[in-house]
Amino acid sequence: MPKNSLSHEAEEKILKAARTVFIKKGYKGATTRDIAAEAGITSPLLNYYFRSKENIFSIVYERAFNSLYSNVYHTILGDASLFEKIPALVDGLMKELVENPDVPSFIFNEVTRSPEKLVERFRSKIHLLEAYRDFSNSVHAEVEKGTIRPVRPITLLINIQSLCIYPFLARPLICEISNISIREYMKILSRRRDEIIEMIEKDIRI
Amino acid sequence: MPKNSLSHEAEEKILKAARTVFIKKGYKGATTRDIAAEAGITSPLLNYYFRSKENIFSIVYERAFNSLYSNVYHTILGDASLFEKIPALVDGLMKELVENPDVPSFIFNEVTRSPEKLVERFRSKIHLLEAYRDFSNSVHAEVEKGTIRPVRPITLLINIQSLCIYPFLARPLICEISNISIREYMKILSRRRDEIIEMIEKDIRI
DNA sequence: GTCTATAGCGGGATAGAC
DNA sequence: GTCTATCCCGCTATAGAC
Repeated sequence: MPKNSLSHEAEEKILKAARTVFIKKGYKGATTRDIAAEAGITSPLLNYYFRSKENIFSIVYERAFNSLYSNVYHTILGDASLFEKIPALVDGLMKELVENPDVPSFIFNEVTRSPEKLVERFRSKIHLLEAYRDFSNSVHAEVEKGTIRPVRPITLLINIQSLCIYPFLARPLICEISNISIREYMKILSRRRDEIIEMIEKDIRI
Repeated sequence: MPKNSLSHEAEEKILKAARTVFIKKGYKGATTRDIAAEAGITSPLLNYYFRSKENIFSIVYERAFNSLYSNVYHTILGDASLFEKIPALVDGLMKELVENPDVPSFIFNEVTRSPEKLVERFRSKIHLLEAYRDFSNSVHAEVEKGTIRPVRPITLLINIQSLCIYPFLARPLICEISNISIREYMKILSRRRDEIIEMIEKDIRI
């Protein structure tokens, strides 16, 4: 892979096109010809820069994954109070999701198709485990103080993620079922941040 | 497509195998050879019975969709009280999901890949719109009675679905991040029914 | 009905000219 | 670096024997 800055530009152009196509069609559904066309080049250039479709995919996937997880979950690292961490997490997630509404669907798809790959990827992402541990500690601290009812940290985390991420995963389905335009739907979602925080806190506060 | 009962058995054997393979690999990832092998036959037989891969997929998809939607959403049809409909809906969803944990991922994937097909499918599924309308009415009734705060029915429905369905979509990811075994994770999920109902009601009750 | 053999096409990757 | 031409494999679907 060439390293000077002009090559770098070309690589990024390809990666951007690849991202678009992979997100729309998935790994199997996307062809190298699709990607080349989207980037305005011919397909041998893809191999010149990245050697294989799989290599391009790995980079695109890794970046998408980091945007949704690594860049968001650092908000629950450290020993801040649970009632600071919850709004920070919801905020980070919702901002990311409104900007990239199709990323979760992409990530979840590919994880389901080949979970093995995910396992490898996590070997180098230990800080997600740390984030989970720190979050657990913040939960236990509040339970001991008696400010919240006893609750499994994992359950709380699942609830937050559910309320934030699911509406983006289900967007095509929900819009169709309830006859809501995508525009109107996104408006509902952008108002969701505060509703989710309230709902979560109402659920756990004593 | 032959219609006598022996043929019917053969067709069902193929459809069952196809379901397994399509759910695991998706439409593009699954090959007709995979399906044939899973069914213990050779691939020309698939074409003999169903003429094409696409036809087999349509049937499998339609059934999966109905199991998760049509068979569940009838619980919110009619003019029962909202406080009967919520537990009925959560119950129906969770039972279906525990039995078929991989179905939502399959459905959402394929909807994302080709939303056009969904639109056609819905033309014949008007009762989902009726279900939504009846659910809305039950919500408005409680708001007028003053038993719940004003809430958009669609938001309420999204929250319920989020809390029920997301954990199944995210299972591979969550298990990895939090170092929980699949076994233990499913145990947490099976206890979720009551937690979800409580959380939803706490959120809306005045 | 069920098989073997194969047609026919589409996609990833490479050769080699420029 | 970027292209055209092409190799070659794997997939869906069909032909045709049994």
